[in-house]
Amino acid sequence: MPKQVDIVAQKQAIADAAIRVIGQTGLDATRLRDVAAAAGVTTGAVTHYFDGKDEVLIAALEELVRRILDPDIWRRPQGLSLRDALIALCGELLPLDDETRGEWRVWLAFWSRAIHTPRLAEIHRGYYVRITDALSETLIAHGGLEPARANLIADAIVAAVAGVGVRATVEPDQWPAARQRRTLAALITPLLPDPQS
Amino acid sequence: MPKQVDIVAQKQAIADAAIRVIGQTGLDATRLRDVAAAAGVTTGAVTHYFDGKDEVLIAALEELVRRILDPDIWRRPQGLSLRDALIALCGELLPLDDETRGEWRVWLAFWSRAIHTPRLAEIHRGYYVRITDALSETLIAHGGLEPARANLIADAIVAAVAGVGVRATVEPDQWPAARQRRTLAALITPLLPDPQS
Amino acid sequence: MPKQVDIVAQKQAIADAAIRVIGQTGLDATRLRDVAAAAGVTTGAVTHYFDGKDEVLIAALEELVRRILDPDIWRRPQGLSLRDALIALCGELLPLDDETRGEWRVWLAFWSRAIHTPRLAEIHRGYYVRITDALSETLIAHGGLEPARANLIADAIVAAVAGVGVRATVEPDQWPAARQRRTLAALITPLLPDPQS
Amino acid sequence: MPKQVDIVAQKQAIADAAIRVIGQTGLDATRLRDVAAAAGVTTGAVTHYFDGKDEVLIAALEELVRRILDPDIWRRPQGLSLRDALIALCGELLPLDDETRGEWRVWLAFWSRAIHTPRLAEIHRGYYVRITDALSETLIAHGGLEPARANLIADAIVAAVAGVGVRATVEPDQWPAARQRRTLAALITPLLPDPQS
DNA sequence: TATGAATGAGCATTCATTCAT
DNA sequence: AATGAATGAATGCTCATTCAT
Repeated sequence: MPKQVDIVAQKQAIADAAIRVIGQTGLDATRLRDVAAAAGVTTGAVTHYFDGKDEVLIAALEELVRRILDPDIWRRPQGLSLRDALIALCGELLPLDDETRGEWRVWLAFWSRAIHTPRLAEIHRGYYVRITDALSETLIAHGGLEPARANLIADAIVAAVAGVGVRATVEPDQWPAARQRRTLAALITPLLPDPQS
Repeated sequence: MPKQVDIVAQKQAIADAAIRVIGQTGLDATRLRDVAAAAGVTTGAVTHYFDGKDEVLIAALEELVRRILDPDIWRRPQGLSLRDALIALCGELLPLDDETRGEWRVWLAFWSRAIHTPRLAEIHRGYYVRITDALSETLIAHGGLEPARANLIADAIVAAVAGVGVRATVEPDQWPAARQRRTLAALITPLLPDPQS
Repeated sequence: MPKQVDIVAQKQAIADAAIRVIGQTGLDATRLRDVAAAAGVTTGAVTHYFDGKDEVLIAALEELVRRILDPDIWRRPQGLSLRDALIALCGELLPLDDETRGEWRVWLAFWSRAIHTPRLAEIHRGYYVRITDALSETLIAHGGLEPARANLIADAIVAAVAGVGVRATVEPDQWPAARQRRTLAALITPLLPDPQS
Repeated sequence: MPKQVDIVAQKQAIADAAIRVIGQTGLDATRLRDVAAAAGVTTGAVTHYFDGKDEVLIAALEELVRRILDPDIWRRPQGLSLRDALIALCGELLPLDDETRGEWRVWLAFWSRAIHTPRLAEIHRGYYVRITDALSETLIAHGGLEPARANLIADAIVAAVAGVGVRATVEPDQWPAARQRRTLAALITPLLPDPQS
């Protein structure tokens, strides 16, 4: 009887390892051999589960998206106004600690590759659609905005997070948590309905 | 006497070619021979002017920074309020046409590499310092803002441009010029002093 | 399970091939692909076992030393006086046939490289220390020489072998076996205790 | 009117530079560019005077031979016995100081290349013939040896110098002048007629 | 006569991929 | 299912050589 292996778990373990390695060494310096070592398996095992390097990278990106869309941080905390809830949510997304910084590094790495890799671009697009749609709906439902205005504000919020996140990722020394939060708040606050009124 | 060659011009020609190739194929898919071919020379000539591939990439990034800091677009157009002038300026920076889209692709490519390459990180940092400082000074001088507030607004403006630019670069089909301008304006307008007052 | 391979044997096979190629074409004309071809493998296999060309060359030199220090020729033949035994031993070391000539060619090739490569110099030094020590001990034990005198004679014997070997290697046509033996005997004989006494 | 240049002097200057560079960095690490720089000219000048790298190396070897055959050290000092005169002469040839050590390094470098380069082997051969012939004649004329015996002793002396020189060149730290002289004397003294008798 | 910019063939090296076990 | 030895194509880089000036 062959050894029973949880294929899904193995694939995810390799994807996790890939994210770790990419975050540490960069996407183009990532060797399949290192991913295998980080996952505690051999290169043969990696190519056994994935059809080549590209598939591994795609799996890593999908795993990353899964993490970011983790429902936990998307639940609106009780007792906060919409504006404060959104600022808190966006703050969760910023590269404030080592873990999120690592994920942002991976994210940046995939951006530049997605430009020339349709498959990656598609995953990106799907991710942003989900984010933006969720934001829009919230803004309509709880903020009372018109759909067109909500879409615009959603775009702006996503862009604000991306813009602050990029700078904090490329220059982590210059961008402590406070500066990130302050800058993000300056951008987002005026976009959202005043909770007082 | 040997053939007289303008060394600086040759180096810049190779850097230009490198930018072109990086924009087309991505940074990690860029081969030295392609850069050479794009510059109309051989690989030997490239390594004659630069000590290896890294130096070529550094030169490409520096050339890119030089272009973006080109003084023309930083001159405040006559007859515009500060707010409109800044919005116009930031609009110039966005990837609205093929040329700037190509430059943004290169820019993105360098972001992820700068994370793991100190020399590139240094160039990035220097670039952003100059941008932010110029914005701050303008906001203080023409907008009457206090220094602390000016710095915050400058950070926010730069982040807004980066955020919109990233999305438009990774998903150019989804982000025509109008959507970019609209999103950027939504983010920046509330940050700037009202020209009416 | 993967194919079971005797790693040590493979490394030695490659080192053997390297010695062969160096002897035929010279050290600086030795290309890794030729070594690989001589060993019946591909270049990838060579770099799989050795970290680059330098390591291959070091392994070749070590293998060469191992051969020369092969205990067989160091055993004193029965029934010979010390003087005759040493002359016979030194004769074994000279480039008298094609095989030893090939090894001397490799040995010469490494001399000049050892001058600028500390790792190789170290291997050389270790080899000569062992040779000279073995000779000294023999001269003390079986020849009744004082240690200081024994060391001097050992140095002289090694130098004599080296000197004759070099000429015979560089000008093989001028140095048939008889001339080598005759010259070596002329140098060594007066240094050794007279077996008659 | 074209600039008048002493072609012979220029060629010798380049050959001198080649000897210097080879002694410092080794033969196979010697680049024509470095030779040119050491001679204070450009690479173009080197290839102008010599038809390629091989010619430069040959010129360097010939220059080296010329130096060693420098008549000064071959003149027998007055008041010395033949034995003492030859020991003194051979001592002059050993790598006792930095200058001669550098020349020996070059000499060793050429040995291994001469094995595979007929043109160099020929030069070597010519050099040794001259040395050995000169020694033989001296031994016959001033030592009263028979021609056959004189040839043998000459071979032995040359081999002794080569053997000691090699070891002192490869392991300069282990072979100070005293050890070289002592070993050489041990080898040569018994070969020469006793001046007392 | 002399320059040095440019060439391009040749090298070691890297690494995703394959496959016998 | 998993191994890891072996492959070989592809890359950056070196450097002797060429040649327009």
